[in-house]
Amino acid sequence: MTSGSSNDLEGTASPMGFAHHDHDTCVIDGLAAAEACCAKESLRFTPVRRKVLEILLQEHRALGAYTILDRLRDEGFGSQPPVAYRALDFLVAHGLAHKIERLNAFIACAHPGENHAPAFMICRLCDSVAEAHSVVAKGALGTAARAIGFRIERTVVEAEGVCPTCAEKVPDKAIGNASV
Amino acid sequence: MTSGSSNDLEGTASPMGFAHHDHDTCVIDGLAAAEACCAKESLRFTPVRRKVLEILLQEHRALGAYTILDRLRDEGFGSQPPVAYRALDFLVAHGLAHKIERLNAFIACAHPGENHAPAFMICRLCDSVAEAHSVVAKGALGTAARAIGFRIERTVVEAEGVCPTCAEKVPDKAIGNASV
DNA sequence: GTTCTCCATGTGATTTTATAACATAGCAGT
DNA sequence: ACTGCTATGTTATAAAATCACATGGAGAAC
Repeated sequence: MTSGSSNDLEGTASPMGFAHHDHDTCVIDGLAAAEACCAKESLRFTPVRRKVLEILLQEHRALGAYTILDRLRDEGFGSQPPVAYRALDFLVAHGLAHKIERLNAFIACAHPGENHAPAFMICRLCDSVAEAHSVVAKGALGTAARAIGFRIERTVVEAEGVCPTCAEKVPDKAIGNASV
Repeated sequence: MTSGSSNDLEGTASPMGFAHHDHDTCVIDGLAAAEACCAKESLRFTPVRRKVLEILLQEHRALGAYTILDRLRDEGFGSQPPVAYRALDFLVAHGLAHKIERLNAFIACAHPGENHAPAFMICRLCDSVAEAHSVVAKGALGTAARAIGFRIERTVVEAEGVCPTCAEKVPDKAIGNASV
């Protein structure tokens, strides 16, 4: 990810979370993609799972399992933690949603169906999250991993900071800076 | 995998966790570096903080806060969660330790004093963790972030997989593959 | 169509991880 | 010694995740 391949992200990674877009479309498309994906792999896209994905799609933010659980209860589904966790596990396992480890929270996948290693930008002020493709395996970490024979199976790549929208609203001082 | 059980892989410079090395030195050096670092910045490297760092240095694994807490109790320190969390917060804040978000656990920093954005390789079989430098901010994610005006303040980069030592012990089939 | 099996869901209880809130104690500067 | 700041100790509670077991529903086998 260092030098050479630096625009692997740019084309696809329209920063959904921070950009203006038609949100209804975004939910509908997401559900449709999930349905297609499940049909293709003979997975059961049940009501709870569908509802959880819908809840996630309604935001470009990560939601905690208990927030989701509250909304499930409002919709008449079971109200115990396993209900939410099981649906989330399913969605995550099949690439329809991702867990943001830094937040212990979940977000709908922005590129369902594509086999990808996601990377995220998390705004600490407004909590919005944008998904991009990561190419860690090709970057410095991948190089180090190959050099010593470590076999990478999954990656967690999360950048925390301030999104462009919030950066505008807040005096520079309040933002601090960090250039990692 | 406590102090003794490192593997005999050839050490490239960075991936400490999987490389063969003199472990005592590693603890002593770590504490010395921390001391130097705290002295330089006028920070108080108190007994609890020192002990927690020592506990972490004794392993190249991430330890949960409650595991650390148990050991603190054995050493006669306070035994309530805040005791461990406060020491850990201090160490993390000053770059002497890192939190592995994927595991909700903590590990001693392998490059204390250097201002760095750490990246980790986590073996899911033996739980050992190696630290490398990450350059996310300069890589593809950094490029994308700059392109849209997202200001990265902190990064989480964690690769989960199988370390070289475990890969040797386990039939390939059981390992699976992933090439992210 | 009935039965069987598998998987999904519902529910109660528990475990693990983390913080809030407040009291006590130690050091640093005056 | 007084004062202000930081660190520690302790009780209690919140937040996140899992366990264990009962119920139910869809599809395959008969």
